Amino acid sequence: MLEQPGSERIAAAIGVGDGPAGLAAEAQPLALGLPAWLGRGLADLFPIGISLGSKADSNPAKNVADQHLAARLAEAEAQGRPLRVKLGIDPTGSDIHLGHSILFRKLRAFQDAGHTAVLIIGDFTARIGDPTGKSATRVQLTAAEVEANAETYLVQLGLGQDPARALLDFQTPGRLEVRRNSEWLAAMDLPAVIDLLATSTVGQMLAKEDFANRYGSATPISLHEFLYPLLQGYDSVAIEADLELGGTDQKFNVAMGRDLQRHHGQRPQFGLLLPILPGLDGIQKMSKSLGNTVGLADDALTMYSKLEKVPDVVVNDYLTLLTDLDLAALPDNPRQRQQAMALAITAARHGAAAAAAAQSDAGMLVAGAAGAGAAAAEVPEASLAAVNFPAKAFYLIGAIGIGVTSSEAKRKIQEGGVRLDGEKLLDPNQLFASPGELDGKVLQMGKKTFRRLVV
RNA sequence: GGGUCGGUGCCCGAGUGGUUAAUGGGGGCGGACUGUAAAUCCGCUGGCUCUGCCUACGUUGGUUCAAAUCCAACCCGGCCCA
Repeated sequence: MLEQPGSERIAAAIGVGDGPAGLAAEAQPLALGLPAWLGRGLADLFPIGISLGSKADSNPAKNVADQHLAARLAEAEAQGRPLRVKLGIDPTGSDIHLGHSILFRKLRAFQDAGHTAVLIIGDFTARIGDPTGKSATRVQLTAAEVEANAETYLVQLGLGQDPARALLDFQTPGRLEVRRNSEWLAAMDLPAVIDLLATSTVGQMLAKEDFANRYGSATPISLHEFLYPLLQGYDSVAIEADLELGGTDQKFNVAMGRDLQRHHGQRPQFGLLLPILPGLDGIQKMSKSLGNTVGLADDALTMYSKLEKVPDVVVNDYLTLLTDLDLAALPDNPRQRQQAMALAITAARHGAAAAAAAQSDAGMLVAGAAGAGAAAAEVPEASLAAVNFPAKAFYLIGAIGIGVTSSEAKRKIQEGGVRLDGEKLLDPNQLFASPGELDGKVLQMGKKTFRRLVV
């Protein structure tokens, strides 16, 4: 299931299908005939049928509305029956980051278009662990851990918040269904499990890239991992999904959902896949374990600072997937595009005012303009309460709880990467006699970490 | 279950009794440069209030003045056989 966590509000309503915002739809054959809000950023869509109206597609046994999403949308509208759009998340971590949010944004867009988002908390499947993208068997989580994570996720997604600022709309009646898959999976008995297993073959499983790689490289694959795609697929049966959203890495699992629905006599869902968001390094996918994420919970300054230094190659991806800006209308200057992207994404989560403040603070801090800029900027605070004075510089940095060890702090100081109110610290052993002489000053580690020290 | 090979620091991967936190690569981090980008160059990359002390090579014991390196048992994996 969805592995990346994400952030701001959606505003997805780029208008339906007309206007300049239709760029994505025009650019992608996949999105032919689909409204712009839906087509933007699509990586894959299936089934895509044959082009509308072609002879090859005239098989009367095949309902056009089962082959073309546009037709299905029209059918839904005609019948006044909103589509059930499935998105599953495995509560395996506690932070949602921007990588996840691209899927939630799309889900929100469906909500705003009047459809029903069916958010599946994979509380049961999380305990197996999605083998997708994993080179090793995932550690199984306990029920308690999973439940705690699930609660955290819902809050980050906007539970109890104003839909205008939240990622999902939790308030409008009929627009959201939150389901836990333990609801139907936990009670499954062995005959049912066997029936499920019988729908798939070892060959099919080994066709899945991740399994194939692991099998090929002699990395262990536990049998229970084969159950994952089947269980996730079964979720589609349980909720009678019309469409499932997922990252491109979910194609196998989403396709499995279609197979199982057919097996159970249901109309197979459409699969709508979005790209995997590259992380801050610009190369690997955004993932907590790779430490290249922007968390939904990040404060405005942190978020803006991270985003404005994302490598150029991914700026357009971020713009397309995380904002509703019209790329063609943005300045060509790469630096300006980068900043516009950072500002828009930060604003979506924290509001325009906070984003603007973050932008100006980031500028002041980095301007190298020592004291002046640092003093005025809004920077996250770090408490000196746990520090015993007198304190040597390296110990101090390790003791304020910013995830830096004293040894590391020592090195960074020696490398010239630590500043206090803009002034470079030169001696790791520099002694600070009392909290008083540090209170209110801004500590900088490298280019990205800023903390205002407070007593 | 039998045979066999293997488990090293974030990852990969050297190392087979003795200056050593442990070759090399990747990744990451810091610095210079720049657009707070890319590319490039340089440096760092176990922990600790640190001129020193701890903890580290699957686990636990053992041999030895001395082990990641030798022995034993155990745990976990790959492959072959069943």
